[in-house]
Amino acid sequence: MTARAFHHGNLRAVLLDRAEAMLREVGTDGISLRELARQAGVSHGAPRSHFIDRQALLDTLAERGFDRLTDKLKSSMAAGDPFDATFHRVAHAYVEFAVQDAALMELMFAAKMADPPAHIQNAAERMFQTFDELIDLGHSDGVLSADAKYRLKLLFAVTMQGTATLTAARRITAAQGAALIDDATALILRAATEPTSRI
Amino acid sequence: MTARAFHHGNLRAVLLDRAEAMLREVGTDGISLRELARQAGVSHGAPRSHFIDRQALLDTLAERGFDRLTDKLKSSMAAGDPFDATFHRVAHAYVEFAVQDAALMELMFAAKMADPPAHIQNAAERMFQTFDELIDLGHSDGVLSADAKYRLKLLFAVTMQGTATLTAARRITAAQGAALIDDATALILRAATEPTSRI
DNA sequence: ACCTGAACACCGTTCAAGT
DNA sequence: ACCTGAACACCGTTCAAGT
Repeated sequence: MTARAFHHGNLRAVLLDRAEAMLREVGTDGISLRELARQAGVSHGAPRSHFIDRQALLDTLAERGFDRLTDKLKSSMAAGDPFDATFHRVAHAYVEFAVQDAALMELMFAAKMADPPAHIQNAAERMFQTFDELIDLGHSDGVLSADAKYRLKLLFAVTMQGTATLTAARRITAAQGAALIDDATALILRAATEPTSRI
Repeated sequence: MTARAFHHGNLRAVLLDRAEAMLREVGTDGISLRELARQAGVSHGAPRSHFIDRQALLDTLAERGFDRLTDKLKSSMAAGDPFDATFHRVAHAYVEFAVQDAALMELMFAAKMADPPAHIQNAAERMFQTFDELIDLGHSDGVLSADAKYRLKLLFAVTMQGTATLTAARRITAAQGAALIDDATALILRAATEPTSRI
């Protein structure tokens, strides 16, 4: 199989894999379509056959990021541990992902000028649905209203997202972030499970 | 005063103001030194006299962002309202800033590859110190330990940061973000003020 | 001290042409 | 259907030269 044949039909996948690596190594600004083409051994115009422009490639990276995070969160929920243990583990998994792939996380939660493409929105939606599944693990008995579950989910989401951002921006260390997640999850769980729930 | 004389001595300020506007209009990627020079009526090499490179200008924008946010938060704390009202108001002010200047906020909390410059770190530190002042408004009587205050501050910080990110990324609406801030601040305040504090 | 303008290397994007 | 390669416009950065 020659190098030419290797890229017959899977250049798209090669470009995405190399782009993910490049994202980790030099950040979003360092991603160049021409450099990507060079590394894949094709001409600089070749990527155009798979991505209409640079932003389309970045959008696809974001979509894949959401899918990978979804998988990671679902794995963290698989075990049959007590609810609060699962709750903690999912939160730590989320922050771990966000810190390890900080540049990717920025793409996933970028404040775009225009509306985000539907395929990213859908991937993000699937990720957020894992939070619903998580909450149902501990509250599927009808104690919490749908509204309460939704608010609980948002509290959970913003805590992890904020911790991830402050850790990636080096405002706090990973250890402080982990301790913070423990504090926050304990607080949220207490609010959700105590007799006179305020949530 | 001719256009030539106008830029004598304040090109730096003009560039920064135009860059801030450009940031809001077209985002970070849309900021071009050459376009900035064009708008300021100087040659494309002129910005070099004030910013060593493009990143240095973006760093300065981030620093100014922290300073402006610090001012806004301090203004929100000025009034002599009950503590919980002040707490809420500061939180809403933070998220309001973050949503209005979402692109700037990304610059301020960017996950850089290298270590952030000291002048940004210092500006960020001053901003976070307003949280200490805020907490001392309600807990300067020695009830909370220094460690508890620190953890309270982090809980507060990540809640706002996460809400800001999810709102800017259009995962939730501004109204949902505001309701979320109310939920979270109530939860945090309760944890900080109840007799058997868990914080 | 600050600004000009040519020069250089590198981009993203387009598109007719090849296979 | 996918890739090539020339062409175009636009960058960031450098630097000798001006004032």
